[in-house]
Amino acid sequence: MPELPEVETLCRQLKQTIMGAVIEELVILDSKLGHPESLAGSCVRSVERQGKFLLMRLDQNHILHLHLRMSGRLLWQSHADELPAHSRCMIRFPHGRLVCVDPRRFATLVLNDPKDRSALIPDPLKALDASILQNVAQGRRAPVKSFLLDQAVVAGIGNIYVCEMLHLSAVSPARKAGSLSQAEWRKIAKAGRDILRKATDCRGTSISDWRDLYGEKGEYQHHLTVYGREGLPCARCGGNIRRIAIGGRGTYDCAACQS
DNA sequence: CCCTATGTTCCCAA
DNA sequence: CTTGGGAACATAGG
Repeated sequence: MPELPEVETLCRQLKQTIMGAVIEELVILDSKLGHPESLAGSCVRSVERQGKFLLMRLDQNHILHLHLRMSGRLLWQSHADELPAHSRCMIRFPHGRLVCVDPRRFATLVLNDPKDRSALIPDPLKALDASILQNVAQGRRAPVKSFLLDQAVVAGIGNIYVCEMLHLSAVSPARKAGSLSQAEWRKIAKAGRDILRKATDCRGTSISDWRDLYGEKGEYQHHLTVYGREGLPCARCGGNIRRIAIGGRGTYDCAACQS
């Protein structure tokens, strides 16, 4: 269930592994994933991330847009090992193959996806500006947590990191987005930049099933301060971390020091 | 059987 | 037209 740091990790590893390589064959194993065609013989010119989308730029200005959604994973196999259960597509290269594994079947693979607007949205690893957030939040009554999860506002933040960001900036996830002060938006923007950069350096958060391109766990789960830590003491104030529901999603905060 | 899951999209009401 | 809330999508695991 990858968020920005996990997708960025895959992006960096894909650059090392398939940039400049020619696709020999694309095999769709589950047509629900998508149905891109005529990619054989095409060279991977570059790999980029925008929000939670992975973009593989091919010859003739074609771009493959991959979104892993809830349970999608990418795996590199340099030998002809068995395909794992729930493999949804396989892209074969001369030196190995790229497999998309996705038990819940929400992932999407689209050629030249016109619905991917993410390139127009601020990406926190490139720039997360407090004044932009504050302006867009003007008049919004949704909880700030839901606001930050809105991919039309900021691209790439998901449920783990939004909880961590709001805890580090000491803002309650239930606050109305339009009610935050300039100082609070500054703290959130800085927390977002710092946490997402560090989580990327850690190659993501392996709470349950996240693995990188080579099947390795990330390390950021050792740095989480609230997510999944219900009942444990807050490292900042000693308060009790709780789990509540906001927007129907599990939300972790410290009621004592997040206001 | 129940509930939960790191994401998005659709529908409906305000 | 915009906003926000909830259900839906499909599947596995506790």
